[in-house]
Amino acid sequence: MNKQTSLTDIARVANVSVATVSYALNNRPEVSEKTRQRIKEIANQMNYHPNKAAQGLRTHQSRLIGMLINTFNSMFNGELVDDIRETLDHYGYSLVVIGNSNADLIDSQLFDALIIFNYTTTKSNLTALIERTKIPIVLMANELDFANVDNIVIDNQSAITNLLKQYEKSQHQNICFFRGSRNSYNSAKRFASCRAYFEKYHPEYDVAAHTFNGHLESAPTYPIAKKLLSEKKYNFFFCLNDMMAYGVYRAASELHLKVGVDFSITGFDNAPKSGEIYLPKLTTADSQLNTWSQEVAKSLVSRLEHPETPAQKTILVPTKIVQGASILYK
Amino acid sequence: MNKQTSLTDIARVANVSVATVSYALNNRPEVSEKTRQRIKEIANQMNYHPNKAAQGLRTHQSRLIGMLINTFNSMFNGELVDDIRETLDHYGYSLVVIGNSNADLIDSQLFDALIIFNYTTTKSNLTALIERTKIPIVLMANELDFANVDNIVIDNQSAITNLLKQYEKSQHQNICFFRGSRNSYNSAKRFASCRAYFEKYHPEYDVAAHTFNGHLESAPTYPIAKKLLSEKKYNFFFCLNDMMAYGVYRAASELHLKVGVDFSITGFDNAPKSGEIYLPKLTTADSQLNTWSQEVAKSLVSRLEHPETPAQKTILVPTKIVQGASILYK
DNA sequence: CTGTTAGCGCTTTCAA
DNA sequence: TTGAAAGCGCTAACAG
Repeated sequence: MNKQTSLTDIARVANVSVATVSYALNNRPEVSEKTRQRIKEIANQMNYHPNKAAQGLRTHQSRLIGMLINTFNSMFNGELVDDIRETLDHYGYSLVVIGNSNADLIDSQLFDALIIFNYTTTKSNLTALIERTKIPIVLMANELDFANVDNIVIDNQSAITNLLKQYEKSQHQNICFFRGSRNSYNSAKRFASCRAYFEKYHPEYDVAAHTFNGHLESAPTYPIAKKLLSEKKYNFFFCLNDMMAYGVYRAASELHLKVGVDFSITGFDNAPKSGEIYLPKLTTADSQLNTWSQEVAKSLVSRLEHPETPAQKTILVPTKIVQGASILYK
Repeated sequence: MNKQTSLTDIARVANVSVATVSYALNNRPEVSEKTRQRIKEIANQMNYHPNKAAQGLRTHQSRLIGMLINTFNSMFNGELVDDIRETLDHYGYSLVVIGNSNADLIDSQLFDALIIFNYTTTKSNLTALIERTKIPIVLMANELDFANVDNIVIDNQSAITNLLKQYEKSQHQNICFFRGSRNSYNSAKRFASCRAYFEKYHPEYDVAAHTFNGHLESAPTYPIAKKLLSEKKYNFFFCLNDMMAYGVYRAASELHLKVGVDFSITGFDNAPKSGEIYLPKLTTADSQLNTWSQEVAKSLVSRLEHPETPAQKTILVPTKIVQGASILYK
């Protein structure tokens, strides 16, 4: 491993001072155009690349944005991450993704800002992390009230309301709900919205009594759905995410029941490739990825460049109902 | 953003020199046990965390391992990444994942070693990157011959041979192949193995003439499969990955043809959750994730800790055939 | 327009 | 057992 070329090396070769080299390469006005060109040339030839550690140490900023995720398995939506990465890139920041268990990296002052993508975690875990971290943070699946935190989250409530409008329109009466763990922000929000809706419009219907925990996955949902479907107790399956809806689809297929004919079902998320997998197409709520990623990136960048701007607290990302053929309108 | 506590801060409070603090916190023998305890106590109270940039600048190592991936969408196998992360963690290294487009980070001497997970890229791109990087590198889906590079890849050839044994056993005759782009290392390797096999055992069968490009995805495979299935020209669909097999499943379902009854099909990868999605279960080749991640992590760590050890060049990760019910044995 | 120099936070040699 | 000091590569204030 022979050493990388440093500013000093270039200065020596170019017969100028390190300051001049630094000025030249950073496109600063202090240096003449001629010198700049000459130095850039030399730097290129010597295959120079600035040392990020040194830059960071000196300037107290790395232009690195850390994204924290639960597990790499949980990265259900790479497209969203790609979008954020691209936007940040455009503003001169690099996105690096790390697992929850490497959260100590955050304490080592490696990142200028943080995106927390975890959607399953306890509030106290998160709080502890945030309290000792002073850099700008965006939470994408949580709502916490700290001076340095923006919450940019799906507008679960309006989505649920719109989904439930479909339910009303379909004139079903026997609805059941599939939710996930209480530690999932989205699942909790969505469920709360369901309860609030029924509280208001159908107070006689005890939502909790007709709710099952599918753990946000298809596998645990499947056996429950199979039992419920064969009992014919419910004819509307309201799933708080698409994966659980898939578990119901599978149960139905094995029981030779037709989705959208023998019973109705909705999902949430509009999971990528769902169009290919759900037959017939699932009616679900799509979180507008583009809007979401833009908001996240812009929020971080603006707070990085204008530290005086206060955090905007909570921003709700709109959703759109994607009409499938999974509901039977009587 | 009030400043983080530094070694100097601690030294001042503890009334010792920075050197002593550094010794104490790094568990070095130069300092008395009593002082160490006292300093650790203080560091804790002051919520001290070492500055990685400074450490890196001084020691010329970051204990950061970079993983390069195409796009975050392409992260088909988070489990593998999680496994690698965990093993590296155990050895005191942190894994950080970055997108292809941020490859410049690599030049900034941020990482001690590199894992390149891209499975679709041109060789020249990769070569350029590797040639200017002197740190240890592991390629997980490519084979390149450089002093600092280990290739730790799926044993595609033996897997294909085993899969084709199933074909022989099934006594089918009309086989067609679905492959991906030539830029995909795995697809290319697998296809070459198919050709070599037929060259040897069925030289009369023109593999190339019965091969279709499904781009490794189900969507583009689906219409081709639908056409082929309705023409009834082939009764064995040999897919070079599971996603394409899914496209065939879907086409079959729409044509009311039964997988494993009306025709046979195999995949490759044993994609996670495939058990839930493929009905009936797909016969496919499983790359042993555990072995793979262990090999990757260990290779890097050993070369990091014992730089004199030469790279092992190519290591083939064994696969195992997973028997589904997607083949009709006549 | 260019150079000198201090210093970011840390590790490590050398001296005490 | 502890401290003083140099220096990693870079930026930026200041002097010329």
